[in-house]
Formats: sequence, C-alpha cells, structure tokens
Amino acid sequence: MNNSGYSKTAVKILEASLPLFAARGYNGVAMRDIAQTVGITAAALYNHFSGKETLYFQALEYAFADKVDNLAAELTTADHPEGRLRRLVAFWIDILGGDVILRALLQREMSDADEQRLRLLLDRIFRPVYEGSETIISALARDRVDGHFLFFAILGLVLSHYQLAPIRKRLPGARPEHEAVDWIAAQIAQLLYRGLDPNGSHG
Amino acid sequence: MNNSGYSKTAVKILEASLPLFAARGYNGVAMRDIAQTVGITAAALYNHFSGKETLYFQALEYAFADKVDNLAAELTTADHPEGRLRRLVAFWIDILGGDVILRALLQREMSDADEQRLRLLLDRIFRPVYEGSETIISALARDRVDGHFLFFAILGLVLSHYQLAPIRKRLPGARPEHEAVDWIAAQIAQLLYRGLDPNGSHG
DNA sequence: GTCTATAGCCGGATAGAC
DNA sequence: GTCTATCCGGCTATAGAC
Repeated sequence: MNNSGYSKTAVKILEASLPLFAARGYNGVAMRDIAQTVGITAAALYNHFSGKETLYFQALEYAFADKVDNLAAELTTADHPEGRLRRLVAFWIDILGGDVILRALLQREMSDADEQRLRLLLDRIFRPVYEGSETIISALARDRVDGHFLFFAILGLVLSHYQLAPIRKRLPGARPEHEAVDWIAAQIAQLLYRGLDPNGSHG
Repeated sequence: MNNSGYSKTAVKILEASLPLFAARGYNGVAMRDIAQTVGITAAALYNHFSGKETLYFQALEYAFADKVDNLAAELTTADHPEGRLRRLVAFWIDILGGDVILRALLQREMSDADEQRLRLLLDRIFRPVYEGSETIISALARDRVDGHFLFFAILGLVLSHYQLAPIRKRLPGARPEHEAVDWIAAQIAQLLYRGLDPNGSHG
C-alpha cells in the first residue's frame, strides 16, 4: 500500500499497462500482455482489478493524476502578456510533448468518446487549466478573437504539432530543430502574437 | 463494374465498411459486422477481397480518392494574401469538417502509423496539397515564421478544432456558432493574419 | 496472492453445396 | 456469388490447488 491506495503489485500493473494501452489501444492489448510485462499470469491480474475495463479506467486516472498543479499561480505572475502566452504554450508542450503516453491516451479518448472517461479528462486536466488560464486568455483575446476559441487554438497548435509528426517529418522542409521544445514554443507564440500581416507590428 | 474497377457489391462493401472502421477502428470491426451491414454473410466478403487487411486498405484508398483536385488552381489566382489564406483554411475545413469518416480515419492512421497506410495518406492528400500551397505559404510566412511550420499550423488549427470538439463543447464559453464553418474559417484566418499583439495592425 | 487448467466466446478464414 | 457449416486461434474470465 502507498498513499494512492494501490498495493505495490497494483501499481506495477497500472504502470505496465499504460504504455501498452497508449501504443495499441484498448482492444489491441490483451490481459496476457499486461501480465507478462509485470511478470505474473493473466489470472493473477484479477486479484487486483475486477476486469479489463476497470483496469483500463484506473490506469487512465493514474496517468492523469497531478498533471496540472500550480499552473494557475504560474500564469498570473506579473509579466508582459506575450510572456504569459509563452508560458501557457510551454505548459501544454510540457504536458503533451513530454509524455508520449499521455498524448496517445488523450488522442484515443478523443476519438472513442466514452462519456465516463471524457469526464475524467475534463475534471483532471481541461477544466482546471481552462479556469486557471481564463484571465490571461481573455486579456490576450480581447475583442479580436473569441476567448474560448483562442484557448483551444493554443492547445490545438501544440497537440497537432505532435499528432501530425508522422506526416510532418516526411514532407520537404522538415528539419531536426522542429522537434525541439524551445523552437516549437517560440514559433507558436510568435505566430499567435504577431500574426502574418506584413503591415503588422513586427513587419 | 464501374470506372473505379470495383463491382457493385464491392463498392457496397467498401462504403459499408468505412463508417464502421472510422467509428471503431480496425480491431473494433469484425468481418461479420461489415457483412451484416451489406446484407450478406462474412464468407461472401472473401469473394471480393482477399482478407480483412486488404479490405481495410482498399477502403482507405476509396475514401481518399479525388479529395484534392483543383486545389492548386484555386490557390494561385490573383488575390490579396489574406484572401488566399482564407481559401486554404476553407479547403481544410471542407475536407476535414465535412467528412467525419475521413477525419476519424485520418486520426486513427496518425496514431497507428503503419508505414504503408501512411504513404497512402502522404501521396493522396498531403503532398499534393503541400506542393499546391507552397507559393501562398512562403508568401505568407516570409521571414516571420517557418513555412513548413505554418502549413501544419493551419492544418492543425482546423483539425484540432474538430478533434477536440468533445471537450471543447463541454467547457464554459462554448456556443452554437462555434460549429459553423464560416465562423471557424473567419476566426482562424483572423488569428493567423492579425495576431494577438495589441500594437498590431488591427489594434 | 499466484499458479494451472479450462470454460465460453468471438473473430478470421476455408470448404463445399447450391 | 452466396450460402451453411466448421476449423482454429486468441481472448476474458473463473475454478480450485498450492
């Protein structure tokens, strides 16, 4: 037992199952696979989780725990708006870019759209971040764009950068630095803040 | 037989399988499911396709056929750069927003990342559009952002708008007009062209 | 708490009659 | 070209010994 309420073996099972579910999806992973990774038999899994669905659900919850702490504080410190925008972009890159497993799970949940699992994502990740970044978002959006739209535009730019990587890397113009987090953050912030208009502030 | 080279039944099979694969993925669809939708038995499927993998692959190819014709011509007509940007955004919305099946298949292919199927997507969709929009992209990007990055930023903004819809619609600030293609196109073009800088051209 | 063994089900694919 | 019947393998889950 530890403070998460799971036994040591249960934690090992959860941590073994996450990369598998992320890589191959719910249907693509057999209980035998998870058991083999842990080093026990499939039957023994049922001593810790009542079934495959339960295990999957608890693995999701386990993966998303404590991902969004202290974001709000970081986003409200006095700073130029562009700096705070950059930190919000960096936050998403940190969450989505640094964790292949979380990203794959997120994408899968988006397309499978189970109501219960969706609620987990909302409560654990999106609502906290949305509320924590409301001030900076509305300050940035002003009358120019819709704030709700802007929040998802930032998230979408980060997410799609990673999501489209298999295709992105295969088209001419791809360069190694496109995978560097600092470069990505700078490009996104630059694009969002300055825009493309040649008559704009930076042109 | 028709000009696609498929018999009438084969076409019915392809068109029946696409929504199923889009909704539940390769592993989530049984040959029996497809057969039942068509109104035949699973065994009869093998008169038209040699196996499940072949059927899936041909269904993908069938879905992507003729999606990108005449884009290049449309993007090079004389016009203000902002107008051409808007047309490029509209093109992606037209492809990705208007076809839930294509979008779901695209997303699934992105995360499953089979080399052969990836090549199909590249050759049928992305490379033609990429090459067709090279001129307008580099004219828009100039020295401000990377052109390769900009191409995927535009695509990513459209794609993620639809992809994140399950979460987007559940957060405060969601409104019905956020689903209207004209509104989406206007917001994306506005954001990309003008940017967020209060000292920018639109101030 | 783990094991072996197995029940019960489902999925892909084939054989052969019609 | 479709059918019925069937094979075979893989899967979740359970029973019961240790």
